[in-house]
Amino acid sequence: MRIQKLSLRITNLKMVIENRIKASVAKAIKELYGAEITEESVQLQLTRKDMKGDYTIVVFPLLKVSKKNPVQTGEDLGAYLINDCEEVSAFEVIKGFLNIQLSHAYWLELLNELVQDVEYGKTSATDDSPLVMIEYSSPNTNKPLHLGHIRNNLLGYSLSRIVAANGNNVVKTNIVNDRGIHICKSMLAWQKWGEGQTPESTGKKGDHLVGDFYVKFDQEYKKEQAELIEKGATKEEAEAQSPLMKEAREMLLKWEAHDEEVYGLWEMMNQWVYAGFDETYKMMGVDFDKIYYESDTFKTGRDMVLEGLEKGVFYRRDDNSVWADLQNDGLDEKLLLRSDGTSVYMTQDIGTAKLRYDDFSIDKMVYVVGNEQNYHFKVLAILLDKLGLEWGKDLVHFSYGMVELPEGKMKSREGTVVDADDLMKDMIDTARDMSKELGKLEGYSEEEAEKVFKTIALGALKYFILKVDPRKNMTFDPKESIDFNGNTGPFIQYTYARIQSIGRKAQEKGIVLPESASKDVELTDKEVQLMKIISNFPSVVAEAGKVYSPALIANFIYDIAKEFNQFYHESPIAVEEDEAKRDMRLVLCKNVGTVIKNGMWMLGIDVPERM
RNA sequence: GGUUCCGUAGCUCAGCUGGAUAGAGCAACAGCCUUCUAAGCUGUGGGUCAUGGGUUCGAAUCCCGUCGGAAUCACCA
Repeated sequence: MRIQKLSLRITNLKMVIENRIKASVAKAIKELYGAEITEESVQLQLTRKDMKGDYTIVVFPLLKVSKKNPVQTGEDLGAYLINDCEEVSAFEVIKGFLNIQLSHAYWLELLNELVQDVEYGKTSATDDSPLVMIEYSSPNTNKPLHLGHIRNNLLGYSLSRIVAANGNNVVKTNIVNDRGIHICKSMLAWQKWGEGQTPESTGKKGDHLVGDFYVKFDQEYKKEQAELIEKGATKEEAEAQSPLMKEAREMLLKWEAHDEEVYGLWEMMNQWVYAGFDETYKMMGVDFDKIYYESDTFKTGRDMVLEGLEKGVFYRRDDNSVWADLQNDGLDEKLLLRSDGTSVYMTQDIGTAKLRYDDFSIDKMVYVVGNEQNYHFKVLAILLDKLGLEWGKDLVHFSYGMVELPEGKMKSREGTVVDADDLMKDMIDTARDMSKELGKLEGYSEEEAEKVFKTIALGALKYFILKVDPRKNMTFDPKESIDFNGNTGPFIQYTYARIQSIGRKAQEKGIVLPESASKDVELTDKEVQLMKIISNFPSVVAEAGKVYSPALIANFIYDIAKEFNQFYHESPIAVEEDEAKRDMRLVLCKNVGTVIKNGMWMLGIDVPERM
C-alpha cells in the first residue's frame, strides 16, 4: 500500500514539472502575444539524446499567434520560462525547437525520491482493481511445444506481468485442446505400432513420445495413400477411402461415446503429455492460475449454441447443422454445430468463455493467440455478444505474428519445427560454455553456477523473442545461435550484475551505501541523461500496458543498460574520491538496478547477482 | 477475388499519438583490461525508409494508388 502511494507520488513529480512548464508557456503566450492557448496544446517532449537539453518545446505551432519567426519565438519563450519556472536553468533555440535544461537540484530530488522504492514502476492492485484474465499457451496434446509456442508463452506471461504492474488483478489461464481427430491419430498409431511403449520404458518425455506417434500416423497414412494411388485410385478417392483415417474417425466417435478402452487410452496418453508440458513450462518459467480443458468445455459450448438457437439468435439448416448469420455485421455465415451434432472449434471457445465468466468476475478478457486467427476472434466477439454476454464485444485478441525460419514457415511434417525443449537445452549449453570460457563465477558451487547458466540462457531466448514488436512476424535462424552480446538479454543481465558488483565492492571497502544524494552535486550530462530515462519508466510501463507490448519494456531497458555502461566507463563510482559525488553515483546505480530488475521482471526474465 | 497485416543498412530489429542530421545490435575493420565485471566501451564504413502521388510549416510515421510478401475467408483445430 505504502509502495503504491510512493509510486504515484513519483509519477506526479515528473507530471508536476511537465504541467508547470506547459502552464508557463501558455502564460507566456498570453503575456507576450496576447493570445489564449490551452496547456494541453503545448508540445512538450523529452529532448533527443544527441541534443543539449532535457525537455523540448516545439514552437512551430505557436507561430500563428506569435507572428514572429521560429527562432525569435523560441528566444522569447525561453527568456520567459527561465524567469517564471524555477526548475528551468538554461535554454537554447535550435531551428524551431526550444530546448530547456532543468536544474541539477530538480534531477537530484527526483533521484532521491525514487531510491526508496524497490517496486518503482509497478503499481500494486487492490481488491477493487479490475480483474484481467489472460489466456495463453493453448497447446494441442498431440505434439510437443515448439518455437511458435515459445513466443506465445513468453508473450502471454510477460503481458500478465505488465498488466499486473499497471495495477490490475490478473488470472493466467490456459485452454488445452485435448480432444479431436488429431489426438485420435496419435492414439491409433500407438495402438497399432506402439508395442506398449511408455515414457518410462523409452526414457522419452511424454509429449515427445506422443508426438512421435502422431508423426508415425502421418507417415503410414502417406504410405497407404501412395499404395492406393498406385492401384489406380485418384487422390480424392484415396483420401476418401483411407482405412487409417476411417479408423481414426471411428475412434473419435468411440471417445465421444465414452468407450472404456478408448477413453482409458486417451487419459493415459494425455497424462504423459501433461507431464512433459509441465517440465517445459517449468523450464520456460511460465505458469497458470487456472487451466481449462476442451474436453470439459465443449459440451457447455454446445448447450450455449442450442440455447441461442431457441432464442432465435442462430438457425438450423435442413441438414441439421446450426449456423450464425453474421452478414449484418459485415461477415459471413459461420458454422457452430455440424450436421451430426458435434461441435467445432468455435463452439468450444464459446463454452470456455462461459465457464470462465462463471468462475471469475472478469472485467477484461485477453486472448494471446496468433494472428492467423484474427477472423476467429472477430467472430467470437460478435457471437458472445449475441448470446447476451456483455463482455464479449470487448474481448481483446492479442494477435501476434508468426515465427518463421529463413526458408519460411515451420512445418512439422517436414521436420523443420524448432523444438522448445531442444532449443532451451542448447541455449543452456552455450551459456555454460561461454561462462566457463570467461572464467566467471569462481567460488560458486556447481548448483549455483547451473542456476546462473539457466538464467542467462533463458534471458537470451526470452529477450530475443520479446524485444520485437509482437504484431510482426519474426525470423529465427536455427543455424545461427542466439547472441549473448549486444542488444540481448545477457547484456542487460550483465549490466545488472555489474551494478550489484559495484555495490558489493563498495561495501567491502567499508562504504555505507547512501540513502540519498546531496542536492548540490554537479552532474555530468550522462548522469542527467540516466535520470531522465529513469524518470520515464512509469510512462513506458503505462504505455506497454495500454498497447500490450512487452517490446516497449525490452527496448527501454536496453536503452538504460546501454547508457549505464557508457556512464560506467567514463565515471568512477565507488572509487570516486569526492564523497558527495561518490554517494550520488551509488544512489544512481541503485536506481538503475531497480529499473532493470523491475523491467526484466515484466518480461519474465530473472537477473543474476553475478555472472 | 474480399478482408487484415507487413515492406527501414548485407542480416536481425528500434523509431511513441506527424517534428531536428532515420537509430541499435550482428557481421567487417581499427583501438581500449597492473584501476569499481572486456557478456563491456570507443571509432570507421554501410540508407532513394518498396514505389508514385496527396495532406502540411514539417511525413519512415497520416490518406490514396501501384508493386512485393504473409495470414485468413472450412461440417480442420
